[in-house]
Order: sequence, then structure tokens, then C-alpha cells
Amino acid sequence: MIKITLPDKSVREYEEGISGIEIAKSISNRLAKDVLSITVNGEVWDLTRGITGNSEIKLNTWEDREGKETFWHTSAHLMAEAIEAFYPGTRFGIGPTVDTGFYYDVDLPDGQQLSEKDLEKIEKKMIELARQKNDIKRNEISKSDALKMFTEKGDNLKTELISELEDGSITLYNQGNFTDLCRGPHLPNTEAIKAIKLTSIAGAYWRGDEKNKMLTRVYGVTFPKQKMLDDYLVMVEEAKKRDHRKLGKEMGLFAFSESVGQGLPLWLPKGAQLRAQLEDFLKKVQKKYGYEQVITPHIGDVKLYKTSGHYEKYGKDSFQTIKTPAEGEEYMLKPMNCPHHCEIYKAFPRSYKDLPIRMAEFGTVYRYEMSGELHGLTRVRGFTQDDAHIFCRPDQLKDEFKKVIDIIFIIFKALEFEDYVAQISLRDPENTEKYIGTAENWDKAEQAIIEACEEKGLNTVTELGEAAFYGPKLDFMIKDALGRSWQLGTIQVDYNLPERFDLEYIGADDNRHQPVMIHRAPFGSMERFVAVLIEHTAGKFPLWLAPEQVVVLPISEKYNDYAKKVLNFLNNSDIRTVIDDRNEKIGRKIRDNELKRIPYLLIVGENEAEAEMVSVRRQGQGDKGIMKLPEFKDFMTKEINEQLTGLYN
RNA sequence: GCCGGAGUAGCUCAGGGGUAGAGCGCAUCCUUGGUAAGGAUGAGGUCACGAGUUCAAUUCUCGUCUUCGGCUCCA
Repeated sequence: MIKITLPDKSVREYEEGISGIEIAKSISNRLAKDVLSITVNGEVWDLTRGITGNSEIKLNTWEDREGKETFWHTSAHLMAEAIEAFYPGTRFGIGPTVDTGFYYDVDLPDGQQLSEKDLEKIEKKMIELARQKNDIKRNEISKSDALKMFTEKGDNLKTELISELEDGSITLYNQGNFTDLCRGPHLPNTEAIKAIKLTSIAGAYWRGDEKNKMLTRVYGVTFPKQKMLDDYLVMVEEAKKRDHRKLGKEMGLFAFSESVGQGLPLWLPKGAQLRAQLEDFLKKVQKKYGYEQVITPHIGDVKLYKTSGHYEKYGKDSFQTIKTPAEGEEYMLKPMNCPHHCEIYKAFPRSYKDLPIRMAEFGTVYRYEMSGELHGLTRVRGFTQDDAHIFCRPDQLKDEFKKVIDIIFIIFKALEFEDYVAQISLRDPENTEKYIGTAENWDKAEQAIIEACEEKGLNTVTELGEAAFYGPKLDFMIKDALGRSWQLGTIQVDYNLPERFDLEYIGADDNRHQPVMIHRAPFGSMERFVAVLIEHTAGKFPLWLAPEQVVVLPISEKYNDYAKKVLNFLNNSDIRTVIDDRNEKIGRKIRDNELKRIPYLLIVGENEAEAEMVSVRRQGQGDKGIMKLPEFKDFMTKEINEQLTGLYN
């Protein structure tokens, strides 16, 4: 007998060799029906695999990440089986799960291509195969047998994968006529897969390397019930309605023009207003934290970027240098603000008493992103960073870093961003030529970030090889409406630029010392931040940010004059107000302005005009009653203050 | 940059080898109204751009540009 410990710490005894599915049956029939995989001592297993010793287990259902992954992983195999049925001789790359669903990279024989039109027939085939209720069998196989088998099949992708595996740890999974190399785990039977949607098709380089062949990647998602798939598809449709590209156009926030060029956003009046509001907010916060605003030009001598290292690292992929009539003179559109800020630092001799110096600029930079990478406002070629550089003494570094984390949290709080990931990006010790600077400085910088995050009690994930070329960083990522993750705030520690620019200060010991730099941008870029903000709020911005805060709606043209008085009063009180004096009925005006997402609608007719009042309607909430004008003004001010209180004053 | 879609009115989209349609929006007029769509009339398109095939191309072919979904990249 062996002892099995369940997640609630209760212990049950079973025969040695008991399987997950048998344990589930012994607990309840319902669980036996719902269970998808079992976690045994932290490792996810097939339900049919025998357990040979005392173990801690967890039975995974659809509610568990591990359960879904098993389900989708098996779905990927089912899809592969369906594709092989139509295209015998297909070579299969990898078929993992993703956040929602799975994909498989395939290479069809004789240069055949899949297109979106083929997805439906593959879906149908998958349903047909699932209904055959084939058991899925796990087999351990020797490396040489595995190599032989896939060589015979002509699947060079799999043989490449096998050749990198350890002998003795290779497993195959078989269902019906389909066998695949796979670490598992899988469902016991394909019948659990009831609802299937193949969502898209895309090219993907083999092993993610652009020097390799491009395979066809088929994405899909499956569910144990049709209803769940239907709900999922509705959810995706809802998410598309929040897409910042759609809302940005609809709400008149920004536009693109072919004539101006790809990836170069045009901020329309309402978008510019929104952005200015965000900038003012951050300026106030930064003022409280001792920052000073600076302004630098949009171009700089190419020598500046040779000094910083940007030219060497990115010169080939940037906008090309700008020539002047003078022989040999070259300028670059600035891809970063830091070199300019270093030169501001150098404008004066600095004393240790001057530090830290915190230099902030809403600096517009230009980077030649690859054309396929451009995406609405989230990935553009010209954008404005809410940039700042902190020049400090090494003993001030950690404290300064922590203060920047505070600023980022102030912003997240003001905008109710609760669902973020904090990622520490360190250098890849295997690939040192990607970076500039000494190992010693890198160690110091990485250590400072790790300690600052610990002391702030921040939940972080750590990625090796994701650092900037001049230093490690802490990034904050937020998801958009479709679940894609975007990097917003970033804080980077840098010992290298101070060295390259010969930055120095005179210490208390009367010797020259080198300052440390922190690069930081809490929004990241105004463009990307606004994009994510639009998707978060579905365009319903908090009152303090809304480009138009109030719209006045006269009941009929008879009250237009009074409506204009209201309009002027509010605009003179710094409340952004517009008027809808179209020749329409009041119901129509309310509907149209609700749809424009204007926070407050003021209805004025005979009653209001006589009493110098307004009828207040809050967007999404309906009638709020009638108020005197100054009373309404206070009412609004109060709501704004509640949103911003304590954040910068 | 690479793979695969798409580009028709301001917007959302239908259509199809014989030079175009709907709804919404817009304009004008009627209506002057009380908390989510009042009515009538009308204007708007080199069917992304450039070549080719054809008696004839917006429709078919090729190229370019833009855009969408991915891959790769992201100072």
C-alpha cells in the first residue's frame, strides 16, 4: 500500500500502481468525469499512469491551469492527427499550449500551403476523430528507436528535436493512427474534446530563428462543452469592440495617414487633450519627487550616438543619418533621450551635494521598427517617452530606484491598473557580446534592482537575456483587450553611459567619482500608454482625463441661449464642456452623447433656464437630479479630487 | 523583414468582365420636443496605386503601398 496526500493534506491509502483516474473515481464520480490530469509530487502526469510510491497529488480539472494545459495539449495532437489525415507526410514541429488554446507548427509535404479556408475542414475532421473515442497511450522508447521511427517517417523536424533529448527520457503518445513524440501529459481519451475552433494561421520560423525555414502555425482553442466555446467567442467579440485602433478612430483621438508614413501617429484634438492631461498629471507627481523638466532637440550629431553606443548597436536598423550641406557632417533623429541628458549633466561641474539630479523630458524619439511589427499606437516609429534620467551616487541608487517604483504605483493607482506583471530583465551570461560594460558593473546594477524589488515587496518574474544593452531593467507589463501583454513602465540601471560620457562629480573626499544613471519611463511611451488605457476603460475615461467632460443638451432650440451661458460658465471654470444644439429631440441627443462616452450630460429646458439650474445625467448611470450651476461645478470638482487625492498633493 | 489574409461612400459592409449598392453618418427642409434612435429630401466613390490580359477591368494576373493575424525584433 502507498500513502497518497491530497491538497487538503488528508492522506489516503491505495494499492501501489494506482492511477490518477482510479483515485478520482474513489473520491467521487463527478470528479472522475471532470479530472483531466494529475500532479504527482509537482509533476503533471497522465491520469492512466501508475503511481509507485508515497506521493502528494492534485487532481487537475478545467478549473486548474494544469488541467486546461493537458486538455489543449491533447487538442494539439488531435489537430495534428487531422492534418496528417488530409496531408500524409506532413512534418510536425512543436505543438504547445498558449494562454488560450494551443498551436502546432507544421510543414506540409511538396510545398503545399494551408489557408484559412482549410481550417473548417480540419475542425470537422477533429470532431470526427474525437468521436472515435480513441484511448491515448504513452510509450517510453529508446533514443535510437525514436530516431529510426521519425527518420522512416521523413520528419526531420522531430529527428532534430529527438537528437537533443537524453536517452531514457523519450516518450511517444499514440491515439488512433497517430503517434507523436511528446513529453506529455495527455488526456486518457480524445472524446473529452467536444468543441473546437481553429482561430488563425500564421507563419513561424522553425525554432524561432529567422534564419530557419518558415513553418505554418495553426492556432486553435478547444473546450469540453460547446457552451464554453460559444461564450469564449462572444468574449473575443467584446474584446474587439475595445480595440484602441477602433475606438481611437471612432472617438477622434488619433489617426494615421499613408501620406505621412507608416507608424507615425497624428494626435487629433481630443487625443492631444487626453495626452496633455496625462502629461500634466505626471509632471505634478514628478515635481513632488524632485524632478526638473528639460527640453532637448529632436536630432543630435551622429558622434553623440557613437559615444553612447546606440549607433553601433542600432545604427543599421535606425532611420538613416541626416546629411547637411557641410562635408562629413551627419545627424541622427534621436532614438533615445539619454545622450542629450548626459550632455546636460556635463554642462556644469557637479558636486556630490548636487546629486541626485533628476532630469525629466517628454522626449519624442524615432526608431525604425520593422514594418510587420507596427501595431496601432502600441508599436510605432515616432513616439514620446515620459523619459527621465536620474544621476546619483552609488550609495543613493537603491533608494532612488525605490522612489521610481513608487511613482509607477501612483500612476497605476490613479488609472486603476491592477493586473500587471513586474519583470526583472537581467543579462544573458552566455551571450556577453550583446552588452557593453564590465561584468563588475553589471553585477552591481543587477544586485541593486533585485534588492530594491525585495525591499518594496514586489512580486517579480526574472528573465535572463532581456536586459537593455547598457544595463538591467525592471519592466511593468499590462495586457490589452485581447490578452496580449505590453511593456509600459520601465526602470533601468546604467553604469555604462556615465563611463562612456565621462560623467563625474567631485566627492566629499575632493576626488572625481562617476555617478550612476537610472533611466525610467513610468508610462513607457505616451502612445502605448494611451492605447492600453483606451482598452482598459473601453474609452470611458475617468472624469479627470476625459477630453470632453460635460455636454450641454438644450431641450429645444428655444433654450440654446441658456445652454450657451452654461457652456461658457463651465469652460471658464476649467471644465471641458461642449454643446449639442442640433435640431434633434432630447432622447436622441442623450443617446448620441452617451455613446460618445462623455461623462456628464446636462439637460436644460424651460425649468432649468428659469431657475438657473441644470439637470444632471451621469454617463451609464442615468438621471442625477437638478442642481444650481455652482453646485454642479463643486460636484464635479469633488469627483475629480476623489480620484486624485493624495497622489501628488 | 518573413508567412498568410484584407483594401468598394466619412464609418460598417454587400456586390460583381459591360464604369456600383445598403444601413449609419453628413447637408437642407419640416417638426420645437423632458432623459438612449421624429419625418422628408439630397449630396458623397478614378471600387488603394501602377502595369498586364481583354472589344471592355472596380471585378482576372502581376507588382507596389497600406492594413490585419502571427513569427522575428524591440535602445
